[in-house]
Amino acid sequence: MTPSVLRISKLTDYGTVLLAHLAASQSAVCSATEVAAATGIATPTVSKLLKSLTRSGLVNSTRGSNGGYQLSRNPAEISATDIIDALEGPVSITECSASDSQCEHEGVCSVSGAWQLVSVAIRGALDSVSLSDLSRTNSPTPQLRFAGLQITVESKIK
Amino acid sequence: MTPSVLRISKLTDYGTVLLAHLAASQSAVCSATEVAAATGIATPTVSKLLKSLTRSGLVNSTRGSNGGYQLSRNPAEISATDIIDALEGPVSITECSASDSQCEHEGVCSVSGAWQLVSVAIRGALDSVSLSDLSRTNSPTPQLRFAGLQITVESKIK
DNA sequence: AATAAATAGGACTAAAATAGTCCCTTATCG
DNA sequence: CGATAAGGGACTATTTTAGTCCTATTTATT
Repeated sequence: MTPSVLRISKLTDYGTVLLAHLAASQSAVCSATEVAAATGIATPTVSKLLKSLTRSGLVNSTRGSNGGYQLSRNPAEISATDIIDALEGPVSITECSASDSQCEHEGVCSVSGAWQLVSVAIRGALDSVSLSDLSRTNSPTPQLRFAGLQITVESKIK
Repeated sequence: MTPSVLRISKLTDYGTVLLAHLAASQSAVCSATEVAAATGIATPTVSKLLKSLTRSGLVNSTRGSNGGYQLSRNPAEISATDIIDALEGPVSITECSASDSQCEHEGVCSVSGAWQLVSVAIRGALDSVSLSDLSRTNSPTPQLRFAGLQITVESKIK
């Protein structure tokens, strides 16, 4: 009964929380320790994540005392895909569909194609959600949290 | 650079290959060893997977000699979601969004809502692909493999 | 009835991915 | 110069995943 398929790693989930915090702090510089305190995530972990978010360009850092982190662009311009790509590498659904992989069952496997198709669809869904959408949904009632949002998935298979 | 987010486990991927094989065998009964030989996946693994596919009702089994496995319904009526649910449990994107979980950061987390939203969108995409779609896409040219299929993901965020 | 061919169930091991911590270096402000 | 912060990476521990194997049960065939 663990979550599956669409599962993002815990770290990516944390990462999103961190980014949401940075988004909420407007463009103020936040140190790793501050973010850790605000989010309740352990400092070394926060530090690790912010470093890697910096490397992937979602966050800018300033070193030295009074240094810290800020978002590199507007929350509306950071998509879920950006975040996931930053923390987990490119989105795909099976080993086979990763560009460099060599599937042992190639001759036999009759399946990978449509997974990629699904992958494309999912990527579309992820592209359409931005960090500001992700942070905006913090309402007390979980079920109605998505009120302002509406996603239609329309699929036509000829 | 490992696949992410949408990643299904190797076993689920194998499972799909097995199901595709059963689909190709029409309604003939296939033994685990036969399926293993046909797909190139190790026999114990095939056996394990078919057992669990049986438990979840996607496959019917007959015991005793000349026994084996068959699909329980038409390939067109088995969706990607069915397969994933069967082999990995219910689809969701974060721990938080699993029904029974207790997120330690509940008070602080401002994020889980939209992940669930994405989750719904993805589930929609998965629902729209059937086992027959998954098996049909076995064409030699990877890029045009999806020719017969067209998925539109349409998302409107107000 | 005996035998052989299958699945059922589950215990167990091994390997790999993930999470998390820590240490040392570098930069910058006061 | 000292304090504060990020940068980089090594390292450990934990958890998940993959894979194997053993024993019991069921059924067809002779």
